[in-house]
Amino acid sequence: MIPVTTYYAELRQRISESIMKAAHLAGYSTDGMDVEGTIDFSRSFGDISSSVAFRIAKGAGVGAAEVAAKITSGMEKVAEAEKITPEGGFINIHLDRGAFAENVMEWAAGWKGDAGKKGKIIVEYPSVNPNKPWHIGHLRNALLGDSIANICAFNGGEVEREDYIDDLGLQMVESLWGWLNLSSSPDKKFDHWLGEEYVKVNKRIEEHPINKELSSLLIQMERKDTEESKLSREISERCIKAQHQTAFGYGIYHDVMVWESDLIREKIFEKGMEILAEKGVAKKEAEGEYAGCLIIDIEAVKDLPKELAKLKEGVKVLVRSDGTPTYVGKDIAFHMWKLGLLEDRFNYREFAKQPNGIAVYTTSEKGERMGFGNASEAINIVDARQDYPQAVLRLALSLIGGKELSERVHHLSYGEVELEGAALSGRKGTWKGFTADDLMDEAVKKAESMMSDRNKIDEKERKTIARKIAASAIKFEFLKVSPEKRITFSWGNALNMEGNSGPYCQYMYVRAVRIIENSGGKGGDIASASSLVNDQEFRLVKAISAAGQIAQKAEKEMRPSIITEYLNNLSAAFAGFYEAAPILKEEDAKKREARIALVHAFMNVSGVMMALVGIEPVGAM
RNA sequence: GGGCAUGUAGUGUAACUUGGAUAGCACGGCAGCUUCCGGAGCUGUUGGUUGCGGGUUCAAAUCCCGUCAUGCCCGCCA
Repeated sequence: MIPVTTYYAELRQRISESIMKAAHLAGYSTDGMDVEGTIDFSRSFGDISSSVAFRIAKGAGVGAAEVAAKITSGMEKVAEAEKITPEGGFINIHLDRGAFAENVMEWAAGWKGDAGKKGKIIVEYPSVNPNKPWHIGHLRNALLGDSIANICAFNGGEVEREDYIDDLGLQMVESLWGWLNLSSSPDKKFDHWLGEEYVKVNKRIEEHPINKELSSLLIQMERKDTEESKLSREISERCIKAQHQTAFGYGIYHDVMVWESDLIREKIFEKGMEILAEKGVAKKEAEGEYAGCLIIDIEAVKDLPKELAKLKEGVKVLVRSDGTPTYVGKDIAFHMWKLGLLEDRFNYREFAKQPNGIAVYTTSEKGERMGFGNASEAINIVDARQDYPQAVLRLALSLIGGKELSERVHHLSYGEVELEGAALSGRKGTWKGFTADDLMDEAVKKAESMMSDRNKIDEKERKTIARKIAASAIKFEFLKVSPEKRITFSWGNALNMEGNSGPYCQYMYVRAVRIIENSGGKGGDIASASSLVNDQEFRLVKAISAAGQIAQKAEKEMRPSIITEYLNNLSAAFAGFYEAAPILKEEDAKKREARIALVHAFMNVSGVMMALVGIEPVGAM
């Protein structure tokens, strides 16, 4: 039996049992049918309906209307059902609104999610190279990752938020070359400056190729204990400090940063490759095109996923013939570490104290053992262009430990953010004007200009609120689109603060806060909830009742858009509720108390849901 | 060449995984609503052959086949 954590789920289960009993009594079989899955809110036929009669009818060779009628007449009483009627083959349940409201309110008042019931989950995001500022594409990644981490934690996971720092390879050496050979010095936020230098280097390379220079510099940079490697680490760390200012401004935090150079230095990569070789998953080629390489022979694998079938020569290189690791090789070793297949040999030191009060640690040459990694599951927020290497990664894991192992790694693939058809390119610098910082600046400006002058708040508080509103607008806008869809960026959409938006949800929350404030602190009375029966009250109660399912579904499907969609519906239901009937001015004491309690319930559920997509409620706006 | 993803009112999207009744929401357009708990709001209205063509089914935006369009991926790059 699936654990029932919400009242609405429990109600559906009771309805389902009642239907099944009645079906059996009438001589129908429901074997293998997901009866509960056919039961949900109905828009205009009763309140809750089931289509199970159609399925039963098919097996029994009779009409659905007849089946529905027989089941309906034989159903045991469901406490909250006022009446149950068959209509056109559907079984429609008309709720006793008062009884339903009582149950929902009792549940909603204490809803807090599930603490610590599951294993450790590592969520990796956004893993931006340490030589440029976050642009709006990186931001989408970070927002998805942050939200998924929140959702997993809310549902009981022990979440570790990780950032992978790719400080080796071509990109980094180009930036290092620029540092050593271009004359300009930092005159703005360091990540922005470094990103622009990187663009200059690339322009230069197009005009005067410097391949030889770069490859000898690369060797020095990737060798440990050289001046070049130390300098590159210094530059990277400085860039990350600047990127962190961006992240913190959006309320995005991490627990640990894992550096690629440390993965190599601590021989975690080497150890991983050894294990692959021992298990026969990877082999060193003696001759032919891949002589000297460590490869995975994918052609030999049975049940190959379709997308991997066309791999060149059926081979994936993990270590090149010159002994250097490939990206895929490193990623496989990294995930072996994540899942506890490799000892945690990293040293860690505190990198920064984050504004949320939690320190973010970094792998480091000098430091202490800490015990990161070793998770039961890993969720990777990686864009759709990397579907292929992510599939190779899972394939490699399945070769090591079978399906059970590979299924512990999940890829949340998301579509690119583009600018009217053009891609955002770090190399070409098309990100200029479209950084996460630019976006926040514009959003804060707009939020400030919209703020009411009704509130007596000082300039500092005003700024804080504007930042929260700005962040909420941006987050909601990025998260409300399904991850797999590409986004064509537009300022108008990104700064949306009306209608289906973050600030709309915040605004409804503010209205609720104000009502509670004006109520003189009286808490409302859940015991009066049975009076919540008018259309608007019922609509809000129904919306609230769905919250538990929504939070679970969002995790299962790894889609924060499910939460934003819900928040919009919930907020609209609340808006309709307070527009339609007086709350504090209601004369009937029972109704008044019940409505105040409903406002509380809304605030609890809305507050929880906003937190899951990283939106902070404000007290005024 | 192969693979993956996307295609829904003027615009942006939800529902597709698990088929269910009248395709939901927002923006825009139009018409209203503030002596009353905050108008970033509310109410009404306008606008859809769900890319196209077949098939399966009592029932298709949803599943299957085909097709068109767009984007991405298929390296000893990351």
